[in-house]
Amino acid sequence: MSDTPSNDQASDSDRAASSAAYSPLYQQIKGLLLQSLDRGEWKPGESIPSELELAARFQVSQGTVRKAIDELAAENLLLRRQGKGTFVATHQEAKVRFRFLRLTPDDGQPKVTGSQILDCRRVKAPVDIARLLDLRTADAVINLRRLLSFEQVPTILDDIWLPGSVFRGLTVDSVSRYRGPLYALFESEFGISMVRADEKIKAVSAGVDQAELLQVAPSSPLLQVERVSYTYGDRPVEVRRGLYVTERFHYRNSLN
Amino acid sequence: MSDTPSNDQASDSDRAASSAAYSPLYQQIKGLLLQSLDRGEWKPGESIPSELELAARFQVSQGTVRKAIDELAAENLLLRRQGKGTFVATHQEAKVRFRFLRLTPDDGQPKVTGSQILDCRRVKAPVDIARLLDLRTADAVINLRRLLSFEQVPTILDDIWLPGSVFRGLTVDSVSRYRGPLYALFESEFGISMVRADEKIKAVSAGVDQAELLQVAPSSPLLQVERVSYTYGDRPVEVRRGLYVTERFHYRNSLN
DNA sequence: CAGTGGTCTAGACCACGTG
DNA sequence: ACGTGGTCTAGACCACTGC
Repeated sequence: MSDTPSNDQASDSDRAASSAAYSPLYQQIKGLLLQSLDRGEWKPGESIPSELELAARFQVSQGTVRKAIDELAAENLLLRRQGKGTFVATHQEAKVRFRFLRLTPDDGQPKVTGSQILDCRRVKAPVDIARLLDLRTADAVINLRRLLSFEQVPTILDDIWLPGSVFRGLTVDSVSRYRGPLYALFESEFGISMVRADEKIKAVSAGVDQAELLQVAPSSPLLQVERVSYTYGDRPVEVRRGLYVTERFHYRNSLN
Repeated sequence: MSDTPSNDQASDSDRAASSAAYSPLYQQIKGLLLQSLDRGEWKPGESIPSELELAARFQVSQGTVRKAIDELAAENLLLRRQGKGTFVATHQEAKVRFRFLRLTPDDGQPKVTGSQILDCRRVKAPVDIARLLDLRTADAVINLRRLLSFEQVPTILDDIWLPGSVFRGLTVDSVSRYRGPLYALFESEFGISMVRADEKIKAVSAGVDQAELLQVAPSSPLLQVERVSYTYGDRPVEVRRGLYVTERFHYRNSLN
């Protein structure tokens, strides 16, 4: 166990290396916790050790561990529950799901969706996808296409690209059988936790094929959402291009 | 000065009122700070008293004040600067501006924009606007229409609604003369700080008038962004309907 | 150098959940 | 009754800024 951080801030003398790359203790602890999460020491949905246990393990005070956990909780990687413990975030929870699914009905609550897998094949990475996923063009990627419906109404057409090396064994069948959010499947089947995503949004006109699948008139205005999703070390692991029908739905966002 | 919070947690006996509406000390302090911000005791850009001063004023420890400020800083109402102090957030800063202006060029940095005021009139509030702004239909609102350009290219057509009672004296002239973000003007001229906003985004087709103003073909796909902005007490003070040309621009967003 | 926010600790007590 | 996270305090020291 190489767990003890290096600081010696308790000892009074020798405060030689004060400049250079100073990093507070709790940041180092945060880094160690992140490593544990990344390596799967604690799985999504499970609880991590108590603050006192971690403090003992890392040889720091409870307050320092607390501050490290505070930051991870603020980033939604961990979830604190008073009286119960601290838990690894999971896409099984509805809350998390709607952090990543921003399309909502103009009136009422988002209803459960039906998902139809259109296609799932293994191909050589196109240049743009390779660049976004930090791969070489020769590398294999999985291309998944699906149609999401809200109350039987086709609404989202997704074109999803995943690194082939990580998602080995993903097939039309395995995806089709799965009920629930894709990211929950990625978690349980491939050990990949989606933690953060960047989106770029445009308005575009529906092409004929797209219009047919989404059951709208050709050239209808659609929301085009290009997403790059990241897992623990800010490593990109998914590119997703979505077309949203926004006649009775909208993309919600909050500016803080 | 009615500043001292009510808790008595230091005293050992009488812990009678433990249930009901328990609120931690630092939350009460946060509330008091919010009141001071709202009433303009410290203006945008100014520094607030030091943590030790506030601790003395509120009769609590520095740590408790610190936690209250931490939350306000996390919500971007305050800005901490080590060695200098804690400052009230202001829309004068570029950072803040781009928190509220999410349209960016597909390549390169967002360039400074030119703003052309099309119209500014005082009218009775339409029902939908009145509802969103928490007004009665009889109340006066100011309707401001403007066209934003990026490097001479018209890109955003804004239709803005403001409560007339608050923005008394806003005219085409006063707005036209102003250089810089609208929200900075609201701050300095009307004492209104925009703190948070909710947006609903759709894809729509350009109408003929809109197409002409934005110099795109009629029926071109446009991003429609409806925003409700809030000031300190979560009080809505602006409704804004924007049409964005997204041929060479996109709306960026981060999911956490 | 003094003043500000930032880190770290240690200890007490509170609120919540479970047995 | 116990263990969890949550609050509050007091005090020491560090890093940054500006006079």
